[in-house]
Amino acid sequence: MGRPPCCDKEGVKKGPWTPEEDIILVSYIQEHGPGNWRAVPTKTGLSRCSKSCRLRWTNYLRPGIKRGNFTEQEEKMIIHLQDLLGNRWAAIASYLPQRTDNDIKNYWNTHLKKKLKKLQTGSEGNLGEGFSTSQPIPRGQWERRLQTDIHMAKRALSEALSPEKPSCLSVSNPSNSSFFSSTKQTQSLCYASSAENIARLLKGWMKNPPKSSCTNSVVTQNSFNNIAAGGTDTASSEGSPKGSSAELSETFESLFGFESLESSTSEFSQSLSPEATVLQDESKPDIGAEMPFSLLEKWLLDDAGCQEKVTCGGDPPVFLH
DNA sequence: AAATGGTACAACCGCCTAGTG
DNA sequence: TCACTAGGCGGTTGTACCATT
Repeated sequence: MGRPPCCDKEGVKKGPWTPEEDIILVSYIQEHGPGNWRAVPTKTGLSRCSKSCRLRWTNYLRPGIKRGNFTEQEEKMIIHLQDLLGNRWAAIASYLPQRTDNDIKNYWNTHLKKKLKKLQTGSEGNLGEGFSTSQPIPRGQWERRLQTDIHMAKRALSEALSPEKPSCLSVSNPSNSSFFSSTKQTQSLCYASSAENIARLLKGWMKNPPKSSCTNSVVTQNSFNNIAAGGTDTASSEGSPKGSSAELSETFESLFGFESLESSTSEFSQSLSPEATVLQDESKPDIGAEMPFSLLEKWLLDDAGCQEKVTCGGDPPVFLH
């Protein structure tokens, strides 16, 4: 017999991920590491398909991911690799460790394809120095370069894995397979990096909060409760805790000591609840550098402990107990 | 200012392969 | 060996945003 089904299609949430969901996912992976995606939705209480969780992690939450603004060098690299490998985006992405296959694919489809088409029809020939489409670099040459790349990557990996040089290679090279098998300290750094990804997302979130954010945060509140209690309850869609997105963002910012978040986020600090303010004071010292998610866990547990106090702008809070 | 069309990107869908019982 | 699933991958879609009319 095979394994049980991945996830029942009913009750699975679709669409954009909320920062709260991201936090839940990252905190879970911080504890258990990536993999066993099938267990993630049940263990976290996320109403997401395991595939969706994996995709979210690999494409957006994983540490070391660079987003937007492809450099000219990256562009050239993608074009040449696409010429060499075809639409094997995962393979291409392996040469651009900071980029995801999805990102590269999107960039190709939206930018580069048109660019190349334009150049081909316009018979201009060049996109810039060393960047020709009408006269692509000979395959042999590229294969040699690829082999050199592989050799360098291997060397970097062996250096990084040697005990004399304990370093969080994974931050600069998330594709490293030893990513989650390193020390706890290393993990902390990695997840701090992951938290930066979330910080960026939160920033965008606060600029453009979706209309459904209240509902989403409700799910999260319950999910947090589940995590704090170590339970496996499924998330409920009832209840409506107030403004948790903003408060959550602020709390998260304070937890990790994000400096990347700009002043736009500071306005939320004034609306912090007493609990959150206390938390902020507690967590300010040496946060971000070490064990940021331990603090998160503490916060989650505290949150579970004081949840009875939570009110929701007139609506009675609903808790899963 | 409103309508329309184009663009960019996040997420989903479906297929394939390797692994498991 | 077979049946079945998880995970990975590439293609496609949905939608928010932006520019133009």
